[in-house]
Amino acid sequence: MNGPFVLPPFLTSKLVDIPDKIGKIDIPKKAIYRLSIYYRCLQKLRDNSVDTVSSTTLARAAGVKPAQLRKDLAYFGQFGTRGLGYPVDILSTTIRETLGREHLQPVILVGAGNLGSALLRYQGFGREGFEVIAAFDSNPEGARARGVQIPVLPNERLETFITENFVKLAILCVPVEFAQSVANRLVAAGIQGILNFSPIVLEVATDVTVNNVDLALELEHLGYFIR
Amino acid sequence: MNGPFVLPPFLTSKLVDIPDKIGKIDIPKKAIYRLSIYYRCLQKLRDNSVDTVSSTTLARAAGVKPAQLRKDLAYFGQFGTRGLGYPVDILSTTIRETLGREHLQPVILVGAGNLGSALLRYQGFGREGFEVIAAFDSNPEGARARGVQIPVLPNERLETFITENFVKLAILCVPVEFAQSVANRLVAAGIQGILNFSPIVLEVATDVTVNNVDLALELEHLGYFIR
DNA sequence: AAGTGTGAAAAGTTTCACAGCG
DNA sequence: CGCTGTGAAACTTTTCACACTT
Repeated sequence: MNGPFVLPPFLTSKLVDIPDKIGKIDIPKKAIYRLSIYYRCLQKLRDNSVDTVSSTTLARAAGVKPAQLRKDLAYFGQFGTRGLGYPVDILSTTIRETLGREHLQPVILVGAGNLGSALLRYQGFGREGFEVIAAFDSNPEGARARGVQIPVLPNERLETFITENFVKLAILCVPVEFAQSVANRLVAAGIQGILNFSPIVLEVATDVTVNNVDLALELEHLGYFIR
Repeated sequence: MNGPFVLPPFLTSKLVDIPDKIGKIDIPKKAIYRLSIYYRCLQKLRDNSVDTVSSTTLARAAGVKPAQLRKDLAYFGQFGTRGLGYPVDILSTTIRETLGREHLQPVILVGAGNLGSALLRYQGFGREGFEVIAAFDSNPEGARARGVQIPVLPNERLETFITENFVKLAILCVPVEFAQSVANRLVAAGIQGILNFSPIVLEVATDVTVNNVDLALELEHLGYFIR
């Protein structure tokens, strides 16, 4: 039996309007999260040269129920063949496009301290198709000393770099007391999505998406369930 | 290595039964997440010698609506004074107890590679009252070389250590291909909560809680919202 | 026969609105 | 008066069940 797959809480609206052929449909935000999980499972299937998969099998791999998987996919179109299942390759490509991942997405990381520089060494982002193209720190030398390979620039260069490189995504790892002011600068410079590791609720314009990863909070949450 | 995907039905309910004076009440899981956020805000208020706070003020700090805050707190008892607000100190203590954090909670970390050893250096956990008392790695020397200060033990000692030290929480940072088998060992040894950093849906007994922190997935999710 | 797509029902969560208390 | 506590309403998400297609 598998335990709960706990998704982070959403502090904003729960539905997402996506432009459709005709009008707009409402898609649960959680469905978009699950899309990423499905994508990963599909890639694994493709690696194993499976070319068709049923909702039951894929759902089991992703840790959801078959009906939910079918409903999630149906939000984005009709991909399955009745009696047969879903074509792994087509579905995989479609999800990739839906998630806006056709092209390698440039990302910057701000705050290359302990956690920040570890994230840079962590291979996970690159493996999933993101390229962290630069890091920013008030003390670039210190970050380089922590073994960061990519360019580490001083904070002053933040705005020009974002503009010149059309960066839309940022990973924010600065100490909590600077998080809001740095976030303001990022947004002003054109950043549209922030992966925030600071334990603070960031206030940003509504067209900016903030995803919080609060490590202590996750651990704390577990504390409730152990007895 | 890539066996068939086997995952039992996703039976996890979205509600949590907590033992009450008389019977049991159902509490939204998300409310428990928010409890941690409230707790943090309360600590900040306490640091600033505020002794009473209204739902409006606290809710704003936590990024939720006042009514939701009141409802969340009401799940656990009546703490407020009508016309006045909530007593910061009492509320803070109560939440702390509710989250099972009266005592310092021992935690182990398994897999002291890049990400794992960074998490160990990261001060966030300790600051929030968790103590990572030991790390485990197939190559303890390597982890020590990465500057890990706490004891790094070989994987063989996992079971005995967990039993002898009554450890209930584990942070799992091993490479994805080992995640499930290590999780099995953790659970068999008595671990009840796993903070899982591997991009995999872990299968565990229903009485074990798994909290997933999937960094690439969070970034991918952001990708959907930028245009 | 096998398996998708989907309306409808059920379950879960948030918000409202106001009674009631200090 | 101000603010909590809460039933009821509104809303969101999940699950069911089955028509329908290959």
